[in-house]
Amino acid sequence: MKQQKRDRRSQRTQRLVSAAFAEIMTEKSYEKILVQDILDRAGIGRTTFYAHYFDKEDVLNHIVEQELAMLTGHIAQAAQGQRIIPSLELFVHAYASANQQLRALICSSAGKPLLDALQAALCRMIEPTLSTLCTERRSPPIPLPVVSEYLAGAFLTLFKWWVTADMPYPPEQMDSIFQQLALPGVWAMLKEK
Amino acid sequence: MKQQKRDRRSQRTQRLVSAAFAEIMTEKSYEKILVQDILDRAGIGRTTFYAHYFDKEDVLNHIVEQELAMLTGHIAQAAQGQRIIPSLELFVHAYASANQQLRALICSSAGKPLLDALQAALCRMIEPTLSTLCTERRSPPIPLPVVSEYLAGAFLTLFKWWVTADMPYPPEQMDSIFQQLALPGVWAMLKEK
DNA sequence: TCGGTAGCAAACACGCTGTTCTTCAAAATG
DNA sequence: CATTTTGAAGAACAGCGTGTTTGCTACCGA
Repeated sequence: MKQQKRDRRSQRTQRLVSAAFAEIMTEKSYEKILVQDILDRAGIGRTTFYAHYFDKEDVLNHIVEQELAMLTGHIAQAAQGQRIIPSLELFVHAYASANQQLRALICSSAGKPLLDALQAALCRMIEPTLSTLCTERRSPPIPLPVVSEYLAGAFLTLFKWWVTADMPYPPEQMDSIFQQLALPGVWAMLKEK
Repeated sequence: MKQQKRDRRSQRTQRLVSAAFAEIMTEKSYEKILVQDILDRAGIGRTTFYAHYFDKEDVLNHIVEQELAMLTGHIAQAAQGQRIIPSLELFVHAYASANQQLRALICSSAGKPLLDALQAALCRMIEPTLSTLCTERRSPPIPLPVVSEYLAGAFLTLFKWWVTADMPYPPEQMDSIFQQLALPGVWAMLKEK
């Protein structure tokens, strides 16, 4: 339904709009962005815009989808099962791409959908791994969904802080910090009985 | 500046508006709430509303301030320095008050200001405690601001999940879970060296 | 050469906002 | 008890942003 408009039209306008939107988002908060701003910046007409998108929110969703796809893409590439959570890959990806778009998205309250989706994606990835680790030693003292939520959230907290603070440390160090802080609790839980 | 209107007018209207707003927020997302909705629900006139508030956002800020004051109030009551973070008090408070307002706020993207403020408040509380614990054993391997950010975020992640999931466990258990998962990493960091 | 496609500009109706003005009732004041 | 003062209601209004419609242009492929 929501895809119809986008899919069967030219790529050009989409690129222009995405670029313009990303640019504007680094300058003012999502709520204050007008459709007119996007038109001006992208250099396209009103009609064209509404031929591709339903409204401003549709553009945001588009961007979020893109960004999420990039992130989960990098997650998938990482050999699974090795570590519980592919934290290093995510830190590295963000560091390498260094796009302001991601930063603006994470800071703004409009980025909540992205962060929520990431959290959910991480949880979906963590829980099975955790589950197999656990059946070997049976009966977890803490419900597994809670543990995955914690792990995903702990990672995202550090990730958010790091991106917001303009990535003051290299990705390797951030990964190491995450491992040191967040994982001992999980190991301890798995060991006891 | 922003306070002028609110402070010098009657309390009655504020109560009506707050109640109406909290009610509506459990029914539709913040973005979709119209001023007219508030007027209808609160049973007040347009003129009266704008005599007290600048706009819809002003109401939201008002509510956020209230909620934040309640939470930080409960934090302050907790004897400080005992534990690094007064997690139990926060779980208990949320459980006892059981207000839908808090839940709606946390779920909606409009609640980001509240969560950010809470995160900041927790950090401000954690860092000094952490700092004293650390000078005794000198030179932390991980920058302390990062550690406080992690701790506050790890707590809030669990808190958010718990509230969103309608508080399926008693506060004591949640506190215990938090202690088991999030703290070992911090102790380990403090011990080494 | 001609249909189809993608675009622009202008104009528009609509919905919501925030303001203004007029009226009214209930307090406060003497 | 009469009279100011105050807070609020209602209606009307201008302003702005949205999303749609219309008419026109340009390009592209058969």
